[in-house]
Amino acid sequence: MNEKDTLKRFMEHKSKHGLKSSDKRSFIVSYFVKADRHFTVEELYDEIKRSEPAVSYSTVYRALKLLVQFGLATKCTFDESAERYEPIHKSQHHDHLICRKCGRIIEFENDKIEKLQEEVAHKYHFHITAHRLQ
Amino acid sequence: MNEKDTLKRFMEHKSKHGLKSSDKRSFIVSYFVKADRHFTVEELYDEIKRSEPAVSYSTVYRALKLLVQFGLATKCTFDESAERYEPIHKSQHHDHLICRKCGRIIEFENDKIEKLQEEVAHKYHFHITAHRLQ
DNA sequence: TAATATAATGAAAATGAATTTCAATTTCAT
DNA sequence: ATGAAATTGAAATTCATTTTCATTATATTA
Repeated sequence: MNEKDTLKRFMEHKSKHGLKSSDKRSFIVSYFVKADRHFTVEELYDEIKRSEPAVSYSTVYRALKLLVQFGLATKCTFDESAERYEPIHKSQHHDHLICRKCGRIIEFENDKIEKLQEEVAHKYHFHITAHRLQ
Repeated sequence: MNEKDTLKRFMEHKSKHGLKSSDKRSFIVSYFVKADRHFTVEELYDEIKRSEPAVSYSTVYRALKLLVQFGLATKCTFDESAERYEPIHKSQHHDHLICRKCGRIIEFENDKIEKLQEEVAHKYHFHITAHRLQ
């Protein structure tokens, strides 16, 4: 999984849902997908605005919402003050360390933890469809 | 840690902050702390309302906010649709399994996962002050 | 006990993020 | 080129949460 794949999958979903192309949306989506960051809507809007001034908040919201609907981005509630979004390319499973002082976000993967999670889920007859470890 | 301890700690924080007593707040706090559930504000309000009709939404909000401030309750974002609150008695550390179909919430503890979390944190020079595994 | 100060309360207003509306514009299959 | 349908921006709306403010309750002190 990489940026290209994610963009390709966006296009596929787009056609499947009968959506039309749009320069603004494309710009937003590719900017978001390419950036290696966890954006708030506002941050993304502000950055987009610099190179593509004629873009509205609504459109940024709509683009992010589509990405989430298509399973190409996830919404992360790191702290109650701000919802952030991250593209899902790179890896299917990763967890986050969030610094309370500076807000820095580290992504990590740990197979042992994953495995233990599965064991716990199995013990309670759950099937994991999504998880979050912060 | 049990309900009694949590209530006692609430009283301590109350005095420390120069707050006065209030029947309504006491009722809300003890109802919340005694119940073995993850409440939304609305659910808590509705239940309280049955036995204590002269209680307003604001007061329920304010009571929950104090509990969180005092470290006696935590806000859990299980799914984006509803914020839930849980009292922290019982155990310091526990994680959640949330059923996507029926909303049932299972609490579990797993020492091995805790330990692995610590190891990951240490590796990145983080000190864990709070964590969430869902 | 009365007076005083300050916290708690409820109802209504305010806030703020997210969503929706709607008229105008753009896309795209024909 | 035409027309149906999607996209857009700006403004309006929604909805949970917070704040305001006048009133009431609590607690300390005279």
